[in-house]
Amino acid sequence: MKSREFKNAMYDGLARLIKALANPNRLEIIEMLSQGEKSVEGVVKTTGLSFANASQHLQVLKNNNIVKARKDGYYVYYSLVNDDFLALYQHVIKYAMSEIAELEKIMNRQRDDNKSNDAVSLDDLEIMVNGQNVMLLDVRPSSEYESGHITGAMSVPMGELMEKLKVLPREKEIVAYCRGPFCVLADEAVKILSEKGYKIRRLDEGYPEWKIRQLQTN
Amino acid sequence: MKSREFKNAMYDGLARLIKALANPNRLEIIEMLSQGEKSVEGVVKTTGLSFANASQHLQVLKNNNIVKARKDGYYVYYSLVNDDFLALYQHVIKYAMSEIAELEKIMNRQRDDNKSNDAVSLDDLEIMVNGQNVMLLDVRPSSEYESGHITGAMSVPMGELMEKLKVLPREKEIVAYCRGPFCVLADEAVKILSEKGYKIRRLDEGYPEWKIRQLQTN
DNA sequence: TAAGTATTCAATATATCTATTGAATACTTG
DNA sequence: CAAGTATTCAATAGATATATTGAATACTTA
Repeated sequence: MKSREFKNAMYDGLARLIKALANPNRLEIIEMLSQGEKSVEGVVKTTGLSFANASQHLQVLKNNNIVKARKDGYYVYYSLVNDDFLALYQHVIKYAMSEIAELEKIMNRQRDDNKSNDAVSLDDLEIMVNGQNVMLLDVRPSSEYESGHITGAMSVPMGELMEKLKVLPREKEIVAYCRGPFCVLADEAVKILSEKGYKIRRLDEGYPEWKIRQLQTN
Repeated sequence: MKSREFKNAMYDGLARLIKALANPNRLEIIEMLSQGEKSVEGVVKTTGLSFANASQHLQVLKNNNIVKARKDGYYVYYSLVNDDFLALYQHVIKYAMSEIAELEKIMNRQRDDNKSNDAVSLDDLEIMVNGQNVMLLDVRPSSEYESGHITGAMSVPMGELMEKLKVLPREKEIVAYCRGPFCVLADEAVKILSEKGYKIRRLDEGYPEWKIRQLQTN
């Protein structure tokens, strides 16, 4: 194989992988799947895509070894192929958030609107948990909590937040988290609870980031 | 801003960045620029693109904050915007090389052809250099050597390899390196020198990978 | 200031990507 | 085995990306 042929083959292959990521809907799907496996129906519900379209996007991700499929009963369950990919994805997000001014601006506006600007980092959280005086709130749907959550967190899906007010402590600091930096569930929880006088902040990132961090520190 | 609007804005912005990377020619340009700044003419020479096309691709990279431009005399010099991007790029390459079977296959074929399969990792290199019994050969063009090279390396651009045979030691192990895992200059050097009886292997990666490694360990 | 330089622009044809539509498929379950 | 299910397929129109062509631009230098 000539030098140019080799280079072309390598760059073409690499570009094909990156192209599979270069679409906003597929990025959202990846965020969904990083919470645990989901059926096509599950993806459709949270993204608002049509079934055919969601299926097509999942196909693209599967053909590029980013997700894998498993059939059980009526449903086909998709999940990320491994944690190395998740770590890569998070690296991309982190770079984008720190280097693209426009993204930072949009994010800040969102957090201002929800008074959730004073976010807790994963470093902060570790210190706070050691000091015991904190309650961790997982506000994702319970299925996502069940397929994995931050150690010690309590599951209070957004839909059940109002019913469970009594359980929440007024003296402790509460930290709410959800799917990641782009997930707004924690923002909404902060808005609601802080208006009711609770001491609450959101986690800057989400469960998948915590999970990768655990893997990398052990 | 509504939840869906916010998500769309974030994923659109993120996808725009990734799209800028999702093209084989732009990936090759990025590899070029990770050796140091280059004029458009420099990029054209090594990629074989037309001037207009190279300029367009550089424009895309510039508009997405991946490269920056500087004018000096007749020439416009482009370079990567910072080392964080380079680290990200290498993370992507590393993931692709380990997870995409097809890429691994093409790479192995290339290295088999050049008898350069027994490559030295950066870890290996560190150990070998400590033991002193190794000569490091930078086979990139001298301009790239001058804008940065691995500590202790000797510059022998491919074009000058035959003239400088006498300088190379026969008793020491020689390790040749170039631009990165996709660069074939080191493969060619290994082929030529090993046929002449030198003890030579290639570095698995290249100068940019060494550079990022230095930054991260200090 | 005029000639000469590297680079960029603008227009365009072709190729690729995307969402939509309306089936078709592969299962499961009774 | 038939009815019912989630998912996938195939075709298509519209949007976006790409390489090519032939200037135009912004400089430099003599």
